[in-house]
Amino acid sequence: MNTLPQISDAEFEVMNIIWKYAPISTNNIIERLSESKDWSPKTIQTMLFRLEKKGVIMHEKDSRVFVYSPLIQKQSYIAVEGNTFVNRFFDGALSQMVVSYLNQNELTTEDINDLQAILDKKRKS
Amino acid sequence: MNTLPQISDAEFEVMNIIWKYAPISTNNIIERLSESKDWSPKTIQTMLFRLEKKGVIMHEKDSRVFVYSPLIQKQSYIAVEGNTFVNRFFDGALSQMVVSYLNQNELTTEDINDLQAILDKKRKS
DNA sequence: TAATAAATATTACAAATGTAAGAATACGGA
DNA sequence: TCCGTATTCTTACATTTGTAATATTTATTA
Repeated sequence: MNTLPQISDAEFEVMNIIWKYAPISTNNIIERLSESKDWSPKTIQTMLFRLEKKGVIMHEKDSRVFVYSPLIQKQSYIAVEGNTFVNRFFDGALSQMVVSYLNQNELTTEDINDLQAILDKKRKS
Repeated sequence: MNTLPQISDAEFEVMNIIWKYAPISTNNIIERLSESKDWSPKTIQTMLFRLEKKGVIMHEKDSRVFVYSPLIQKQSYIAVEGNTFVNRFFDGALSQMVVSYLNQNELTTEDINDLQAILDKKRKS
């Protein structure tokens, strides 16, 4: 069962920053998001409040500034969400997903080696 | 660019049925969805209307019954959506996704062989 | 300590989504 | 042909999401 709260697309972008740089202040989040997104700081703050209300992040105060950290780890999230995604879109056909991904993306040598390692391991088990 | 219309989660479940069984009548869709979902027929009909309005499905009339077919193929959809998903959740780290998937799922021998074939091919290119 | 400026907290509102109910319509059988 | 019923069409409404603006609080500095 998926007991994780729902995180919307936009919220997820915020989560990605927090996962990557936590503990991180509001302003830092805004700064980093502004590199890729055209969101008003107010908008980003709204998402921070909502994420906290949903219980996926928390804040501490550093003088008057809020410093955020995740309460759920990205790994847990993708383990559940990624899995339901695969099932939803690909009926669990992993190779189909990988093929579709590869059609639009190049694999780095590192990717290839990682995948090979996984395969080798799976073959043995 | 992603020019595909937004399809919500619930709508997607309906699409999966249509992709799988098209051309398929309203009642058939309702019937098949009822196996897995606890949605009122009215709800399902609403989603059919919305999907048609979004231009992703169409219907023909078989006497008084509507028979639906997809206007976009699942492949096109997952090629784009799957890709944004991977980027969103995994920052493009394919192997991370695969690992996370494997942690919760078993690979069939066929999966393994398929993946190996993909890898071999990618290594050459 | 009082003003300023920077942060946070509250409020807003339209669009999309989930979830249908009720109204209208049109086949098919009597 | 007319009626009943199956089907479609219209309308509804609460919640979530995207996107902020405005109000309030609080730390700093003059």
